[in-house]
Amino acid sequence: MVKKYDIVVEYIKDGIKKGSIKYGEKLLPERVLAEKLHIGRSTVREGIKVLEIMGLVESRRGGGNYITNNFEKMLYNPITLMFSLQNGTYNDVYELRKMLEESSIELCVGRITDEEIRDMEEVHQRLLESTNEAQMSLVDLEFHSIIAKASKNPLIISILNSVSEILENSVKTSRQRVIEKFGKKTIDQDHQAIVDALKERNLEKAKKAIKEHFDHIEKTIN
Amino acid sequence: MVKKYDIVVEYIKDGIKKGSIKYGEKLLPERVLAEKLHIGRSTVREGIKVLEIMGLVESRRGGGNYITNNFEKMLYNPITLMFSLQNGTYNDVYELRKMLEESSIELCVGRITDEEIRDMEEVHQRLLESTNEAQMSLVDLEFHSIIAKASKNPLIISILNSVSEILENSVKTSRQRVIEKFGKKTIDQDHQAIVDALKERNLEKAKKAIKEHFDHIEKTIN
DNA sequence: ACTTTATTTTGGTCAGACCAAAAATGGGAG
DNA sequence: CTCCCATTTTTGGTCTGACCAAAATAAAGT
Repeated sequence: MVKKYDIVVEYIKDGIKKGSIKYGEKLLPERVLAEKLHIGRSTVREGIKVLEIMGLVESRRGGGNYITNNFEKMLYNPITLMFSLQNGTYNDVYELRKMLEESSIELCVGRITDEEIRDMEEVHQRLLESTNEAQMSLVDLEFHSIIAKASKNPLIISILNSVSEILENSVKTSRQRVIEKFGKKTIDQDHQAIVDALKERNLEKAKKAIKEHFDHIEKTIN
Repeated sequence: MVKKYDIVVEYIKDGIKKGSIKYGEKLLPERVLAEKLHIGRSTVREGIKVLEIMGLVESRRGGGNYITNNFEKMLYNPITLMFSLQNGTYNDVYELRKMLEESSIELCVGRITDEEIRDMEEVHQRLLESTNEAQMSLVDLEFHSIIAKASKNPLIISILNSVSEILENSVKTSRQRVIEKFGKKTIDQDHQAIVDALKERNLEKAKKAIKEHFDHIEKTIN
């Protein structure tokens, strides 16, 4: 059955596609939109709700509805939901992250920019120098986030970011375990190897480096 | 800000987690739910809308709201939306599919059941014997869907299925191109190699087989 | 017992109202 | 004139009650 709120959804999606509605822009007020599209305000709200869930609209009470392109949220919510409903385990998420990261490193080698390499080095440096282990896991995540970004594939970036957020605590403890078992030096060396390989744009070296990194993580689990 | 419809969302999610609400079951009518949760019907509807978008609830006019676990839809919608808004290209989706499939074959080797191998052989046989090329691309998709399923990772299965659906037309034409350039025999041999490798549970062989399959596809693009 | 026809239930949509947060306005102090 | 604060207006959030249409259920007729 054709639902009436699709009028709103299509109206907005079309507007974005055609360029008449730009990201960050304020949408027409619900009451105005209702009149313009010849539908009730509640129907307009349903349509906007759909877009909000998808991460395409942000509602501010009293402030209006705004177009955003929150692609993170777009994938984060469903993945989290699947996870929270016990149909996925931490291991499932970890597997996905590992395979995406191991694969995306291949894309990175050919696509990473000099600036991104500088970013990686800067983050890496912070990891080397810091003593506050509590905050380091977040920086560690940042390191991996740059790898995702360097793949230049928006889908992969979004999925990896969502997955990382779910695994945030898990990453924290696994980093801790690697440090306990192998020492902080091991993680630092792993990261160094990844940076070096990407710097040289050396595919085989990069693949090997990231594989070893994951190996270290997994060895602490068994 | 805490939105009121979260009451409904949490109520349902909790019910599922605790087992008091089972998949396929009918939800309480909106009017009843409103009274029970001490909120207005419109708010109940907003909450149910959220769950519907996520693919957790299915509404039937006059029939009631039902709990489903449509995890496909859960990922398919956002991925499709990202794609349709031009922030993703076909190539992005293809890259994701390729890397997930190449990686998941590694999981398959250790997890595929004898029954799934039989399924693959059966589908493969259909591909061998058929002459109606028009329908073969669908069977081809089915072949790859079994690989995803055999990974036993629900996240990967969902993502791959969503991605396949988006690429459906693309798969059709790429299959056609491979046939034109290399002959149908090549595809059949590729599939045969994959089946054989999985049958032997031979990791290296399986990885090589799937890589070659993708190589053939990509060679028709250049 | 079965089919057909009313009746009831239930989601879909609309309209109007009120609340609360945010934004726009206006007026006064410096 | 500028800046700050109180006031008003705009705008999303929620509630209530109403009506429609599809589906499910009950009733009636054969």
